[in-house]
Amino acid sequence: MPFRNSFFKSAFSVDNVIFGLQESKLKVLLIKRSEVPFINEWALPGDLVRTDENLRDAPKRILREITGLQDVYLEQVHTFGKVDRHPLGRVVTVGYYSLVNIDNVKPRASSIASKVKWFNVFDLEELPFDHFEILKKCIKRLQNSVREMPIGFELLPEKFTLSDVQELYEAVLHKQLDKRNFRKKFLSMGILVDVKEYQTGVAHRPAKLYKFETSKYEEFKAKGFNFEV
Amino acid sequence: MPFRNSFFKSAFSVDNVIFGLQESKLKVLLIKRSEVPFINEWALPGDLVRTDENLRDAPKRILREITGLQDVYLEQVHTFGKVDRHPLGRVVTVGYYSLVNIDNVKPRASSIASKVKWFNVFDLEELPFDHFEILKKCIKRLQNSVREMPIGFELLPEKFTLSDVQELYEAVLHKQLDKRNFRKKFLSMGILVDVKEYQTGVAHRPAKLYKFETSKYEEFKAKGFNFEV
DNA sequence: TTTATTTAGTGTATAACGTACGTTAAGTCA
DNA sequence: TGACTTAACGTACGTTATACACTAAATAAA
Repeated sequence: MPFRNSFFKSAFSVDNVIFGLQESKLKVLLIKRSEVPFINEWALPGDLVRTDENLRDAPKRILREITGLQDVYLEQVHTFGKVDRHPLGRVVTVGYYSLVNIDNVKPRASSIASKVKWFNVFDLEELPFDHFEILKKCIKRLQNSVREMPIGFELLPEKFTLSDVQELYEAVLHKQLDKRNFRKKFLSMGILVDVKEYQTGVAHRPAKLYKFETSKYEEFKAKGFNFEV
Repeated sequence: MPFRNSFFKSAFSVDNVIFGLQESKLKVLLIKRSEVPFINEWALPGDLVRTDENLRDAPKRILREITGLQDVYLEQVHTFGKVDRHPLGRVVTVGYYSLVNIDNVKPRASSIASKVKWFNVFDLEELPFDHFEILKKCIKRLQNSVREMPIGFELLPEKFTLSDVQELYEAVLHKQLDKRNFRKKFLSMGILVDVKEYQTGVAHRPAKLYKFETSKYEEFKAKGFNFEV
């Protein structure tokens, strides 16, 4: 029962926007809250930061608890600190987003959530607390990030087609892209390696499979890039 | 005497990187600390957030206290929360930066600072706490921001020359820019108005003075832009 | 009054990049 | 074998980025 008033001299928490990709749609993992306030409502997974815990370790702990994953992409986005943002007292919260490969996630109940479930990001219209605002900031940040560096591959399987990458970008940016221009621009970065394999079992011409060339990828991450699409 | 241990169940603070422009150099306003720890050292101005104070109001309060300014450009950058970042206990701090016109600032002593002084941003090499890291993040954010939207004019007087703007960009980005290309690109945005006046009292051909067209400026701010220089 | 000094202000040619767009190839399924 | 589905590919055009050097207008000094 962490929501005693005594906690609220000046408590801080983290909230975690966990993005995934499924059926060419950008998804976010929400939890069904098992505590007041907003008990039984779908909300962002979050928790108070422990006094002996580095801030950045808090979202990692939450990720591990509800997805079983470690070492995923994690980025701090913004800190929300209106006096009245939490109905039970003063809680400043730090918003993070993560990118996970949805196939690796076995969503599971935990101390902070009775259920967890993937939702279409662009279908959501409201969330408890200021979680919708947090979500919007995280979407915007993710959209800016994919234009500036080759992140987002965390959302894909190890081997993927160029169409998978384009669908990823279309899902994140929430708009259609031109196929030839996308492929031209993306391949010219040189961060993909043709693994000389092809899709199987598809009812059409099979696509080439690619994987990342990690070294180039890190190089790009370090110096950034400009990928306007 | 705010640094009693009892504060450190989970205290949060803000630290403020206040940028200014002087003699074509990007400056940051530091305070001489009047309290332990690091008493008498130059550090970022910051303070604990009050329990009845919206997070964003804390850096505004600090700005007002040490510069007398209100309504200046203010942007949240990053939150720093390593367990051991503050030697006296657990303090999570939120880093903000502001842009101020240095001529309007009358730096003054206050409860949090015995002295305040402008320093060359790119000459600093270390600061107490993790303040140097906070400063670096704020510089990077400012540099990204001037490439994406026409901010930074807060650092200039009301009427200014195109060379002033270029010097501003050179100071922020810390590199030389091509004069003709800069002017061409900047003017083509259409956010400047020729006020039909000229510099006076300069020992060379006097430059045209400009001011901002606020409406266009807001339009750009809203939709963002791409100003690679 | 002339000359030196300083900064303002301007244009063009070339390369790089973004954009728009239609057809053939290689599989599966009925 | 014909219908269907998605993969793969190239070009012409317009826009933007880049590199670069001289004349103009003021003051200061001789």
